[in-house]
Amino acid sequence: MDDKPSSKKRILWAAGEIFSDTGYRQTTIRQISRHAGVNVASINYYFQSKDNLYLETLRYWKDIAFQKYPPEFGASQSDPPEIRLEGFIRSFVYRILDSGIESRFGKLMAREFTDPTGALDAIIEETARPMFNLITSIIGRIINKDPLSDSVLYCTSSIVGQCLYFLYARPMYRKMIGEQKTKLLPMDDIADHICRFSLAALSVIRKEEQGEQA
Amino acid sequence: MDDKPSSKKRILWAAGEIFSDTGYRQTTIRQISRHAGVNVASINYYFQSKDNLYLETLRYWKDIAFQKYPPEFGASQSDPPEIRLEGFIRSFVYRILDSGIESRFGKLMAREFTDPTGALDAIIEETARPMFNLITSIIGRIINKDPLSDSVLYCTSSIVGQCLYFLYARPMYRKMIGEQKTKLLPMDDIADHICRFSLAALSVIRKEEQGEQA
DNA sequence: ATCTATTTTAAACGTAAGTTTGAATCTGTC
DNA sequence: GACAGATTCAAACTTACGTTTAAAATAGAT
Repeated sequence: MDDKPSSKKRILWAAGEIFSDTGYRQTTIRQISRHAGVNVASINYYFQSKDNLYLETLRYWKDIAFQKYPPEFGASQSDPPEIRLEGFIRSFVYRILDSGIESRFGKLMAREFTDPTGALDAIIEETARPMFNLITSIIGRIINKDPLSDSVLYCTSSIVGQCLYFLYARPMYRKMIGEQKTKLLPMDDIADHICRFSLAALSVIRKEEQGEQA
Repeated sequence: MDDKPSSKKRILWAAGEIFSDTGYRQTTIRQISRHAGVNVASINYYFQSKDNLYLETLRYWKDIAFQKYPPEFGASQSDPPEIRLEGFIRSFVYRILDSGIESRFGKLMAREFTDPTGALDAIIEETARPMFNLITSIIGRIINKDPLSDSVLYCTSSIVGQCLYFLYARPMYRKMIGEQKTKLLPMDDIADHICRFSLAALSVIRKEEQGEQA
């Protein structure tokens, strides 16, 4: 009795996999329906439109991602900001690079970054805004500057940019390094590196900026 | 006598603008033909297919980009690696963020990164490979490691990731900061920041790794 | 068992895309 | 000025997509 999941759920799973692999525009609802083992019309029956299916898919997989990888990876407000930054980076990287289903939301959001669908300002706002506020406040603490200052803004971009890049670069990386090294960089090592690289930079910048102010 | 440029050239200009703005898949040849003031069929007449037009467009705009921004922004092999890295970063950033036509190739390549068309392994190879070899050799010098070592690879990703991100993040950035600050971050400041951030990190990493080896 | 509401299905619809066609127009040459 | 080749054009062709339709199948309740 392996109670097959409901059609609606099967669609959400197929959509999660295919949307996150190939992006909103390149996936067709026929692909999804085939993969889910349902009729094409079922998708419109349950989700009205492709747009709406995409939105519901994002909502569905967001919870799964954040359940496994909370915003600061276990750290909390009472920890020193360097530890919190490390938690942020680790969760962010894992949420994108995890080889399991937990990275589906991260991959969807990463695509939304470089190629926005626009159809879902709502969930972007719900998700990206709090992350942005969190990371700027942590970095503000570390370099001792206002979270909205340009310095903090630049450093935020440097750090988030690194995290996303390790996902974006994968196809190119495969081409550059060649097939012999088939194994991908392990995500723990990637997170370690980004933490090390960024904390080194931040500590130098903190000193420099304090020198300026004195 | 304002000698209107040839149809072929007008198509390449329209294609450069529209492809780099909206990407290969989202632009239609009807858009391009309208913008170039030629008939739709002309595009197939001169370029056989959309695929091929895209390829020719990349080739055409590549020269323009590299003419203005050479690989090391004026620096050369005889300069210290820190200066060369700064040159690399500056050219890379300007080639992507320039507000004029010189950024068209950079924008096309940036898209190719996150959403490869695959139709042009050739030009990727021609362009990305030499850049990759250049940047890894420079960073190898700076942290005193083999250009193919993991350490160098990680640092390369960190730096290239930062550069690309300032382009990718623009739509999101606009949403986060809001419309009031309509002015984009100036690309000189961005390049300055990435250099400072990265050189700070690299110098710390160099020390650490040398400590390990001792 | 029958009736009703829900779900599933095959087929068709409408639109937009890349491409092709074949005639019309333009350009240069003898 | 007539011819040949190159270029331009409106229109049609083909394919793929998201969506809709209306009938068939299923499930649940009385």
